[in-house]
Amino acid sequence: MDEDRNRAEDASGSGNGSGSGGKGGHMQIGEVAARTELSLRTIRHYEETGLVVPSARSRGGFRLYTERDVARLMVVRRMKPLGFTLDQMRELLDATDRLDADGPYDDPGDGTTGGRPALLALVRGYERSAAEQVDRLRVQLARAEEFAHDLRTRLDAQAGLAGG
Amino acid sequence: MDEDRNRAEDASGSGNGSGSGGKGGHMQIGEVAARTELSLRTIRHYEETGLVVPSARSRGGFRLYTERDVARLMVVRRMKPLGFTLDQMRELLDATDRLDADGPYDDPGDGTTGGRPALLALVRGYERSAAEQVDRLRVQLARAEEFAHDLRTRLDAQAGLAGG
DNA sequence: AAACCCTACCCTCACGTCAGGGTAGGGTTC
DNA sequence: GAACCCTACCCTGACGTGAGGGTAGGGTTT
Repeated sequence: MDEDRNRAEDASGSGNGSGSGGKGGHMQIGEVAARTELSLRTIRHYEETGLVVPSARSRGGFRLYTERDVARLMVVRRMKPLGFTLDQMRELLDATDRLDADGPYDDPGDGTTGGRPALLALVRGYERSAAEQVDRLRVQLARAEEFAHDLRTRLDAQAGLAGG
Repeated sequence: MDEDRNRAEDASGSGNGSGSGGKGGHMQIGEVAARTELSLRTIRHYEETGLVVPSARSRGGFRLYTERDVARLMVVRRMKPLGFTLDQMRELLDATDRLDADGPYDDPGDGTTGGRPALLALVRGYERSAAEQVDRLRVQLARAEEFAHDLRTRLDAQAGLAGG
């Protein structure tokens, strides 16, 4: 019922002796949530959209995540503030995965996503818009600071009126 | 049809000699959009939620904004990155408006929102969470920069492989 | 008549929240 | 030692929300 109330906070999976199978293999969603600081709902949502799909499921259907999965989630967490959609993140993650996997070898390509040049172009595009978004974030931060400062100043003035 | 396509960019209202009635009085939404860099839809949405209601309407129903309205929109634009809801912004704006309006005089209060002390407490609360949100923004910016940097580094590595 | 505006409505995205049910693993009772 | 229970954790829908975007169809201003 109210289990999702105790979201990432409580769900560290260290309650009883179970430990969900040991860190070496895979962990279940609660531990992942604790480590990534993402909510259970968010992590499940990322699976729904195909962004981060757990490497395995238990017989009972529990999501089982590997360290790689967690790493991917961490990447997503970093990307989030850049304002990409989940679909875009998926595209980018898949592209970099393939680049890393194929490594220095010549990419045979499977016809579905284009070869190395196409992947590189795609990633470069994302790099550009990432840089732009960082700039925008900086502007927003500046505006926010400006606002916070204004607010403080006004409060001080009002306090002065009240105190004097 | 595609009127919202030419959002803030095109709708500067300075095309013909009209100027929508002279800047001294009030301007209509297109000019406001141009000046605030907010979309028409956004400005209308702010009215729907009671956040920034235009001071007047033309006989035909056009929204007419004053400089004060525009100033209020600018404040909203600054607050946006802090992640407040529109309702919260409205509450805060109304509170500061009242504080400014009542100025140094003793506030008689109208019983609906509490007197000066209540208003001040409210604004102080917002100031605190504004400061917190600024911190969060900084964290996000840091993460985003980290990500952008990673991406660049990876791309360089890939380019090296391709070029070598 | 061109440029601008209006309302009303539906759409999107990234989750939050609610409701009901299943699993994992251990303890208790007979 | 089998049946039962307990707690903590997990699951799948389905609906709600916040902040707008977009479109349709029509009115207004100049």
